Amino acid sequence: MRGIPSILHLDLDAFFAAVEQRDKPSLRGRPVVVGGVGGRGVVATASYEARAYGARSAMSTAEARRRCPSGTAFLGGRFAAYRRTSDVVMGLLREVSPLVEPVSIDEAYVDLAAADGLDLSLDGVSALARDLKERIAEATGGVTGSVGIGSSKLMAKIGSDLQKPDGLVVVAPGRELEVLHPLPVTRLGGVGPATAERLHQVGVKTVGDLAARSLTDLVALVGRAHGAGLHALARADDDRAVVPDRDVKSVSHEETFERDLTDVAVLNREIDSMATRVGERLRKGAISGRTVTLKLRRYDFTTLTRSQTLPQPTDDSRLIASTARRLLAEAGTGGGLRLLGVGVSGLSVYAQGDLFAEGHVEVDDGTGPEPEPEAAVPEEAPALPVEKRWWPGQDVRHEELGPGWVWGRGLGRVTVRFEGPRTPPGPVRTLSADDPALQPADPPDWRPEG
DNA sequence: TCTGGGGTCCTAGGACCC
DNA sequence: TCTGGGGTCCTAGGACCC
Repeated sequence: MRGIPSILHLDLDAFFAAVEQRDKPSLRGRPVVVGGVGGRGVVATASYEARAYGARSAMSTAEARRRCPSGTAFLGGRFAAYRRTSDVVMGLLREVSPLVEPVSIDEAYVDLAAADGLDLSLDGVSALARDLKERIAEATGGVTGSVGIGSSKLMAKIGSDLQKPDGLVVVAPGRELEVLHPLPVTRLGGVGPATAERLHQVGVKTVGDLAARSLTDLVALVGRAHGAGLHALARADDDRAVVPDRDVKSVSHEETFERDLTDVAVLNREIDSMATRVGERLRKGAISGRTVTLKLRRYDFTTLTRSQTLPQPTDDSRLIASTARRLLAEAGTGGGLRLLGVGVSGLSVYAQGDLFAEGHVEVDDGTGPEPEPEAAVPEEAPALPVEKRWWPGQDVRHEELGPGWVWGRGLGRVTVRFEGPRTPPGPVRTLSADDPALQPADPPDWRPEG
């Protein structure tokens, strides 16, 4: 938690429906529901007009149809249009500060302290937010957003939620607990139905109730990490950084069928088409992964996953498909399947062939000159903790490593992102094993001694 | 014709290694 | 017939988020 209100959270209001209403004037002022329109579809976004009738995100579309009057528009969604509009908004946020973390297509955090020359007084950030909201509406043709500003991600997010839609709330530093404690615990990120039920059973209804519980109690109730997280959030103790460009951890595609499928030949064709899409996305992102996961949802909605880790990372659709087919054969299709999914995880930057790279590379914060390829290799690399060593296939950031020389070894190529904690994303350089910037080296064996 | 799709993080047990 | 203590990797499942 900072002493100044320097983190901003933006949440676009009923985003998909708002884009539809912008593009089709006949929909303005009318209930609009965007989501799956098939028999098994669910609502992604309901416009505020549709919410008045009880339509909600994640509700089955069939239920939303029951609740909403005739004249309600049920739309399948135009994701390219939403993406374009989102890009415009994210661009406006990056004009405010270089440090922007998109959370999803319609949500982002901005670290105002990373920008030069902003007035971070209460009045200053309020004016900044009003101006930002105006520019968003103007640039998007009328899409509105709710803004929260506070001393942490937690308070910014809470703030953006307080006055939806088209809201603006600045939580003054020092008044966090006044705002937080009366709220229901379910307003905290990480408190879903299961956690809420457990908390309610021990009499915890508000964030204030939560704050009265000991760390030991909470850990016993919901587990170590979750318990510690809730204990901190209830005290407005939140130091989470605004992180641009989070690395992708998995790529998957899944599909719910209009009718349950049992025919293995048909299911294998579905696997092939999903594996094709997953492979395409991996190759497009220049990444590959070692673990193939098949997800199945049976006729009775029981869901299970089966996975296999390959000896080498792959982005090959056929290998992904054949692995997933084998997992399906082992799991069986008894009773029929309503959903299949294919995913790849354990991702690394594109590993191609047997290229073997072992060496070290200089990492700087992107503010100085490009490193000299022929720069002399220091005799001794500074000792770094084991977990700070990188190897080809990892994304290396200055903020994770600190400046200086670091060791790496392994397969594939090395991506070095010249980026500092307080500097905008710098250029990304991908070094192959024979790049002069990557000198041969003899890293110490970091396997723990027995 | 209840219950999407794309993700993230955590937990827990067993295998395996030194 | 005593039998440790960490680590990491793999697999499976669950909770949660938008």
